[in-house]
Amino acid sequence: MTGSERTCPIRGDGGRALRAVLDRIGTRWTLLVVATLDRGGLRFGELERRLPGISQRMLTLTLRNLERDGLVSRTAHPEVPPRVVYALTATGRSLIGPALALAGWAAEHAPDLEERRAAHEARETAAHDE
Amino acid sequence: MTGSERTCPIRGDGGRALRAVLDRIGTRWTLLVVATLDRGGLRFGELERRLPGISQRMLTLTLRNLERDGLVSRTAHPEVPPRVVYALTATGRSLIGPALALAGWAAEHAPDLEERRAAHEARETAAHDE
DNA sequence: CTGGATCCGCTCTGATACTG
DNA sequence: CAGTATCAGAGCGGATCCAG
Repeated sequence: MTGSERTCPIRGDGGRALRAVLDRIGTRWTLLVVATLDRGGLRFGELERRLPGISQRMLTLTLRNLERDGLVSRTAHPEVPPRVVYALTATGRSLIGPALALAGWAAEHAPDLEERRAAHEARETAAHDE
Repeated sequence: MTGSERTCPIRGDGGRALRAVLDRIGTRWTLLVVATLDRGGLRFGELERRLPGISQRMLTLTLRNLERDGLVSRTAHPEVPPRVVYALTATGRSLIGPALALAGWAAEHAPDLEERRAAHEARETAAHDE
């Protein structure tokens, strides 16, 4: 739109913008949380149940980071017992597209990667044993 | 292709495939290296010069991982001094598409994220000072 | 020129226990 | 129910020196 799109978005600014994003979505749970919230807002406990293996600590930290970056909104209802609902913001939803592209690639090539990696390690082990 | 794409690729298998990929491209230099190799094979020194700030160690490790996963090919010419050329494989090139999608999102929203984060931190600091 | 080896610090992550 | 606090472990990433 600005007419200056000829630089690669990946290397554009030396990768700083991309780095900033990867530092967030690169963490173990971020994308899973975002994907889980895709269908609508959820409570803390709901999220915890839908993310097998996550600890309260990591769920809290992940949500805090997402909230800080404006990808997730937090709504606390002043009741007892407390009820807090997390939901994606417009920005948060906009991340799902690119994330899906990456996830698609992952689903398609993950078996390949593991295969190659296994083969590679086997080769190295053999070379070592010999 | 297979007709069984109704599960979300992100949460599909609990995120294992996606995790496997993020564990690789989530590292600081992987995507930068891939992007730098996009226009053709390069020598080790070339890559080092085109990736300001990377250390020899991390360049070596990154290339080794990419090679192990079959995303990058390594061609050593038995000369003196040594000459080693790294290039993207077909699989490696196929990663550029999704990566570009993510980078595009990053370029578009990174300023937003930093802004929000700054605002958030300012708010917290103020609350602390008071 | 291309890398291997080592030391070191930082952050991510998880388990556990405690609070409003 | 929804977090916070603390402790400990593991891995990434960087700087530096050395070798083929």
